Order: sequence, then structure tokens, then C-alpha cells
Amino acid sequence: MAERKPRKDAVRNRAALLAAADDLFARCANPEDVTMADVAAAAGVGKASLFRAFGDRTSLIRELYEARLAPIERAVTEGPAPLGPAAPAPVRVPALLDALLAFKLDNRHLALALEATGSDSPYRTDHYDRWHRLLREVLEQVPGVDDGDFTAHALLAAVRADLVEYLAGDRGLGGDELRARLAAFTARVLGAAGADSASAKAPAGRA
Amino acid sequence: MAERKPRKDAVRNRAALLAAADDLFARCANPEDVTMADVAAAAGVGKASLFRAFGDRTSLIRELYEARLAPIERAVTEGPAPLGPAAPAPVRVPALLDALLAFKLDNRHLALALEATGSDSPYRTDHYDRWHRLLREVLEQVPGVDDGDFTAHALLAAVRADLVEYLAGDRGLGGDELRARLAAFTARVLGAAGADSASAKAPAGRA
DNA sequence: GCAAATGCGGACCATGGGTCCGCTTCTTGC
DNA sequence: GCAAGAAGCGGACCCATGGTCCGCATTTGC
Repeated sequence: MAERKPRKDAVRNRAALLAAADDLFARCANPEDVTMADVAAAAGVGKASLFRAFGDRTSLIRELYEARLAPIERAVTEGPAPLGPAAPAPVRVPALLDALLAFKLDNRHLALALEATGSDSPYRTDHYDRWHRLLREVLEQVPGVDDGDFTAHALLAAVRADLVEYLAGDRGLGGDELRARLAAFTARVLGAAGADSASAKAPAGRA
Repeated sequence: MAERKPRKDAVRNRAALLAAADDLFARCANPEDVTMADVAAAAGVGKASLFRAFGDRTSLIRELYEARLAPIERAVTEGPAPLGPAAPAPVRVPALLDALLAFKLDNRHLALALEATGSDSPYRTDHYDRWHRLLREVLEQVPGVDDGDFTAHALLAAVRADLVEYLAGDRGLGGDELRARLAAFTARVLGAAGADSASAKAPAGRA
């Protein structure tokens, strides 16, 4: 039971690997051309240490992603309105989606890397599950929304990393404009009433 | 200019390869484990012939996909309402999306293979472009829809192959139920008015 | 300080997309 | 029908990349 504490060179290497990987993914446009050997080399470490520390490529990327996302998840679960649980549902839904979009804009490469990890579906991950569940629950409190489950899937699909990358990268849409469009769309889905107020306030604070 | 007509063994091989690939992709749940060597072997042909005929994996899959999709595109461009150009926009939009969803349900593996072709984004393809442009144009004729461009992206995102696969495959949703949910969502996006009529009529004829 | 456990690293393996090249088969002009 | 040359064939081969192995070095508990 009582696990011996890990060796200090191991923890140092792990940190170095995380930093190196984070840097490499941030630097390269296409996540595919960040190879595991590259990461190991950049951290000044053998490949085996990389795989020992993280298991496989997918897990490494996931760990990086979760680390970056953590502050937002904290803001969502225990922060103030409009992201936190205190916010009324019709306000919180667009806030959640906007936060997710802003996050993906700021972490394009990483988000892309996570969703593009070849074989395994981006849907079969508990990360997606968490967000879907949350969004569904909030949606179900919005009067007039009857299928929170599918609506949550559809709204989340609108902020998928590769779509964001396509719109903001290839098509050169500005981040704020994209956020405004998403806000308008969200408002429309929630019921045409609050469209203006929601779309006007979305592109506000951001890292 | 005047290209000499291709040799008949080449034509035969090409057909055999298409058939074999189609079959293999249909049979295997995960497109990743249909290898190019498999396809060549199944067609009783050398690997080089496969690559000579199609260039690379992506092109092969695209060709299969387009072949299957052709009838629907024809119905869309020159068929009768509700899919064809004669249909009024508020009817045609849900019809288009429903057709797309039904198609992906019927061709899960292929659609999945196409979108999961690793590195290159599913958005940077003229196939996506065609559908997006069409949907945008029709959306812009729907009174009250102001951002046809983003709305088209968002609606198309709701019928992406991996989401469909997740909902219909992993989560065991029936095809008709999924179509009904999409119809309801679409109606909601188009404006709450026509929601009932649209969702009631969607799951009708299908291959 | 010593021994055992833990971790290190780079050579090594497996897999799969894609290419090369000597041989075969088809087409074409007669 | 036949020769000549083009077009096509196939499977051995190449190479990149994720992932593993094992002899050696470092650390830790005592």
C-alpha cells in the first residue's frame, strides 16, 4: 500500500518533459510533427523515460491539456457568476461555451493535438463526459429547452478544436469575432429572446 | 493533351480495389485497422497498383465516400423538394441536415474513416466547402437567420461522423431517435416557431 | 557505506504508408 | 498476326514513428 516516494531525478525529469512538450506543442502548428523523440530530446532525456513517465502519447497530451484547463474548471465549479454555479442557467450556458472557446483559441495547438490523437474518438473520454454532463444539466434548467442531452452535444460540437482552428487559423477570423458569433448562435438556441444581450457581453475579459 | 485510354487490366484492378476497400471499410468497426496492404491483398493486387490507382490513403477513402454520396448530392442539386432547390428554405435546411445524418448513419465506417484521416483537417476539403456553401446560402434565405456562415458550420458540426458514431454506436441511440433530435435542434435554431412540424416529419423515407 | 530498488538511455522492434525496379501484359501500327 | 514500345504489375524495400528491453548508473533506506 504505502508507495515509496518517487526518486528525485524522476520528478525532475517528469517536470522537464512536461515543460518541453508544452513548449513544443505550442510552437508547432501541426501537432503531428511533434514526435515523442523530439519531446524526449528537448527535455534532455531518453525516450524510455518519457514513456515511463506518461505511458503513451495520448496520456502525455491529455495531461498537458488538463493542466492548462484546470483553472477554468475551477472557475466553473467553484467560481463566481457567470461561470460559477451561482449564475442563472440562461446566463451560464453562453458563459461556459465562451470560456471553452476562448480556451481553445488560446491553446489551439494543444486542443488540436488532443482531438487529433488518431484512432480514439474525442468523445470517449471522461474529459468530454464532464463537460457534456455539466452543460446538459445547466441546459435542462433553461426554460424551453427540452433535449438538453443532444443540445449539449451540438453546442460542444460547435467549439471543437479543428473547427476553431479552421475558422480562426485558415479563415483568419479574429478571436473576438468568433466569440461573438458563437454567442449569437448560442442565444438563438436558447430561445430567440435574449439574443442581443448575450451576444453583446460575451467578448469581454480573457487571458 | 489527348490522353491515351487506360489499359483494361488497369480498369479492372481499379474496380476490384474500390470494391475490396468498400467492403473492408464497411466490415471493420475501426477504420484504422483497414490497412492499405489489406485492401491490396483483398483485391488480389500488389500494393503498388493500389497506390498507382489512388495516390494515397486519403484519396482512396475520399473516392469511396464521394461515390456513395453522389446520389444524395444529385438529389440535392436537381431533385424534388424537400431536398431539391425548389423547396422553401425553412423546409430545405432540416431536410439537408437530415439527409446528411441519415447518410452518415448508413455509412458510419466510411464517414468515420474520412474524417479520421489523421493529420489533415476535415474542414480543408472541397467536399466540406460544397456543403457549407450550400447550407449557408439556404440559411441566408431563412428569415431571422443573420449569420448563415457560422450557423452552417455549427449545424454541420452536429452531424460529424465521430459524434454520430458515438451517439448511435456507443450510446446505442436508434437512428430514428437521433434524427428526431437533430430535427428538433435544427428547428430550434431556425426559430422556435416550426419546431413541431419539422421534428414530426423528419424520420421518414430512408435507404 | 552497502545493498536493493528505482530509474536511465539509447539500441532495438513492429507496423504501416509509400516507393523502386525488373518483369509482364496490353496496345498500336503495320 | 507480329514486333516494338508503352503502360502496368507486384512484392521487396525504405523510412518514420510509437513503443519496448536490458545492461548500467543513481538514489534511497538502513
